Amino acid sequence: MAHHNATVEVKKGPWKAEEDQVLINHVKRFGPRDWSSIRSKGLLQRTGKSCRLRWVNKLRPNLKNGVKFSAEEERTVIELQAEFGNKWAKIATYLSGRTDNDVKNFWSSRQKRLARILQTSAPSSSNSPKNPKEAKAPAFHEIPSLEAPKFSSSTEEESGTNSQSCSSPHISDSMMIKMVPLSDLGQYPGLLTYEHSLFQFNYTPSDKNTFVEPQPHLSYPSIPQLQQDFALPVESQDFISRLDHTFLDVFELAGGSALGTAQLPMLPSFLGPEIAKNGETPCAMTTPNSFIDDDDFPPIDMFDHIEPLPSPSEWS
DNA sequence: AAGTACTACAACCGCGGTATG
DNA sequence: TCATACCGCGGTTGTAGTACT
Repeated sequence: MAHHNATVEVKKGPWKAEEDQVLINHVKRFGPRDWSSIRSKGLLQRTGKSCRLRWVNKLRPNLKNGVKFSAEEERTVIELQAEFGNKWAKIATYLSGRTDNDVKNFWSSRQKRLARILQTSAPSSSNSPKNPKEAKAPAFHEIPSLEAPKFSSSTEEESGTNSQSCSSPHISDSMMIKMVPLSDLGQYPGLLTYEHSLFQFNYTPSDKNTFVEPQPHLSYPSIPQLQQDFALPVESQDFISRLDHTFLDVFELAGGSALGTAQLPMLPSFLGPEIAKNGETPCAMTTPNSFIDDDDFPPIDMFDHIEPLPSPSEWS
């Protein structure tokens, strides 16, 4: 084992095109291995570690460099993160052209955005809004963890909070957030979308111990099915209303002052009343600008091939 | 137009696992 | 078997570009 180059200065920072070329040539000759030999041979002043990282994250063929995560990729990440936790390398194997760093950065950005939204939705004691729409009710005591629900263990997944037996006191006063496909919007009265990723908020007032029956949602043939539920406190109605304004810009608050006491008006206004009535899938829709700002967001039927999950009664 | 805030992403660091002498 | 080097992963940081005020 080597030995070496303690005296040779190690170069750090952004890579130059010449360095990239040296690295590419090395990989062409020897394959993506022996990273440390690049430095020991004096080809580059980079550590083997740095060389490997550069290759894996930027120089490797077929990378989707500069391409934003599609809605489908986003959903895949969300589901896999819920299953595997922060196993970015593992998650990346499900996404062609994406590296663990890509996935990690994407998730991190997403979490920060969520955190910001939740934070701004939390009431600040001093600056209470004049607008009744913003006048939130009860204190937002408990901002839900931005960590994905820890459903990584099957036992946990199968028990309690995640099943349709929603009698758990932990969540009985909460909203359930569930991923649903965009094309299923019309089937969900009281639906709140989170851009291309859709969360279904089933709000249950605290005087009830019943939950809105969970709706069927996504199925990934190659990915173990997951439930994306996590609990939000009832106080999160404010969060919802803020989400409405700051995040989606597409919902309207019905009833205005009812916030905090009554059912949340979560049906996106652009869906129109007919959809709420007959449950038709909307076929034309503006793209909310939040999570993914793609102008070329995939068509609305992009999820059509996805089979719905078994009905809640079939959940184990 | 300038300053500030935010976002995306490239790269580094530390740690644990593995390979090898 | 042990010590050391390497490799890969996840967490974190730095920064350039963009949006907002």
